Amino acid sequence: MNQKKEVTIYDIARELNYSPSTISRALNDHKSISKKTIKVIKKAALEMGYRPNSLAASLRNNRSNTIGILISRINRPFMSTLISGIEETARKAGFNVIISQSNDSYENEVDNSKVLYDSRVGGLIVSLAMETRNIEHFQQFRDQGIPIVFVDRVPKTFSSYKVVIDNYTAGYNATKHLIDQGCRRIAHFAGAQRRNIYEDRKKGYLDALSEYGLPIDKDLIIHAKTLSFEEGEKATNKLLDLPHPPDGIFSANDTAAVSAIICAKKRGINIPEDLAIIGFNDDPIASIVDPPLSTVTHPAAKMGKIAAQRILEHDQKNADNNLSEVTVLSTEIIVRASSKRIK
Amino acid sequence: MNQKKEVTIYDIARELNYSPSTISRALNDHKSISKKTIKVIKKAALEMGYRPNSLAASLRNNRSNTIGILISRINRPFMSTLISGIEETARKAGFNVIISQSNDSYENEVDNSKVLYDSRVGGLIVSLAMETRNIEHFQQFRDQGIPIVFVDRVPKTFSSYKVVIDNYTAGYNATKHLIDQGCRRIAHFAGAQRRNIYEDRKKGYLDALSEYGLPIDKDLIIHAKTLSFEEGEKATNKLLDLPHPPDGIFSANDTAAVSAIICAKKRGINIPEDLAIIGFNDDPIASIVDPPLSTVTHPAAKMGKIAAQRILEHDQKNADNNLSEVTVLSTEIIVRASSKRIK
DNA sequence: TTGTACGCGTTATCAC
DNA sequence: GTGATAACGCGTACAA
Repeated sequence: MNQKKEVTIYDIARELNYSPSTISRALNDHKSISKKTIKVIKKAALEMGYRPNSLAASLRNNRSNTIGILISRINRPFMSTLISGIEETARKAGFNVIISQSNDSYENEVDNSKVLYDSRVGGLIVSLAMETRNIEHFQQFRDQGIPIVFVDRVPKTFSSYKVVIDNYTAGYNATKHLIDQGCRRIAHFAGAQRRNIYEDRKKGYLDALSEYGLPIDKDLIIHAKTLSFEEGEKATNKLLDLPHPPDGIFSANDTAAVSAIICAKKRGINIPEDLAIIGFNDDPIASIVDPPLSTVTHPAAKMGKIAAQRILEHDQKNADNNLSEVTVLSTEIIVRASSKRIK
Repeated sequence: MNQKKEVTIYDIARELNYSPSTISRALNDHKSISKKTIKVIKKAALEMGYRPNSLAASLRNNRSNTIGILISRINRPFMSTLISGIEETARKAGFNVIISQSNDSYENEVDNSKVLYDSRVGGLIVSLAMETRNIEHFQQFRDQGIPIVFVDRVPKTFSSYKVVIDNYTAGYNATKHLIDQGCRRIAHFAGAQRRNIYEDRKKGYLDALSEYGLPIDKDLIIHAKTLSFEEGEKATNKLLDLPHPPDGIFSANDTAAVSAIICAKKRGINIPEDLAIIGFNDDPIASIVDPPLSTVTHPAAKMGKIAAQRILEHDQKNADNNLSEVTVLSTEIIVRASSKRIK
């Protein structure tokens, strides 16, 4: 435990016969310090092995160069890519990124938001837990002028920054694509309707059917809790056991869509001839499964980048914290063999 | 910008006619404060909307409840699961987790290590960048008694905590498995030999061949930089173009192994009859590809949990920071259809 | 251009 | 069981 004593600006001040404030200013490139002095001081700092203490600076400034992330789970392709985008953008600006996962539990989300607040994060990026209804726990950040960016799974009522995709249009287009391929009985794997993303995708699906004069059959709409592989398998079996099974499936995520492909294949169903399938997210598994899965892009890295930028900009704009600024990104359908009937 | 004033222990002290020290002690359940006083103070703190400032506490204590993570990339199945394991364990103990990715660049790794140091992390968890040779940038942490845990991609010489799998045995067993299936010309997709994990896997491969009296053919060993999908494809084509193509491939990761399956299938090769394939990591794509890929487990979540525990324990043990403590986890072969020749 | 002095919010030490 | 005081390292208003 023989820790070397840390070098502070006081040590440099003593060494160079300057005052600590001059050192502080020089290290921060303050305009009132001469270029020459700055050079001398920075050189000495380097030689003496000085390392700034961000903790002290943050305390003093009452804001830290840290972005807190509050998401459901890290180890999902969309989420880890989102985080990656946030981290890259934040780091370039000298910001740290603290992550926390709620595992889709409301309680965890509240607890984690407290810890992040206590760490005095300079901004917060959130994708809501499946369970979350009440969003009062974010008020504390707003009270302190700490910017919040909701990404993907956003609340309907809380005014703040939001970065989303156009889930309605995506759902509409995915369904329309299946219709274009000749599907007439299209099923939908829907996610928890509490979250906007799944609700909007379903709306798009319903409207596309209506628009093309196709009946809406409740038996063909399966609500899944998490759209897991197992749920997808179960749903597929249920659909295929129907007297009139569907000839197309639009799944609100790729995991369930892939399980549908595998499950249907096992039962001897030809894809896409008997059953065309399209997913959502463009996860890596989508292009690996056989036949490759058609899907809808979900620009995770871009969303992460924008979310981080919102927070970085917020300082400069010294913006009003009560306005809602929503960024809507567009998505694209990727047509692969799982739905390509017409060559 | 009308930020509410934050409530501090001074405010509570004034309100209750106690001294700030008593408030501080009460909030930390100090033994010398009566149960009753603690209760009163905590109640008041809650009512007044007090939130502790971890920044101030960390500054004062000269150590923060934060674990820094330094890895190559977040959005890989192994890495995101590793982080998830770290985060869960850390959070239970009240620790935050800061992430930073090097993108396998040495320069980024050095820069990030500095930023994490400046943030006065209480511990560091590292998986080395591909490029990294020199590891001097970790010395600063050791000098300050800050524990470092290297995970998976570890340095050979730096003494500290390490959490790894037995890559040699895994490589040996994977190769032996192919031999058991009747393979006699087994190729190997090897990763960058600078990193222990790939070096050891290759050694296991070589020793298994030798042990079973199989010749080592340099044409069958392909060194890839990143073992990407594209590299795997290229390598597979190269192998299949040989006068005597291999009848088995042991790939040091799943990505390249999956690309081998897809590429070989395209060329009309039967898997596993003509070509048996085994990968490494048990990524989600491994069970999705057709035929499903045999592979070697990589206990990411467990490794993350152990790594975090090492750091959490370190405080209590107030251990010497110069000893090396290596945890080696075992792995298992998962046999799937891509290599199962013998029923 | 540089120095002085104070405070950010907390906790540890010492005293009572 | 509780209070007074200093200190963690830094940044800035004010003074020079």
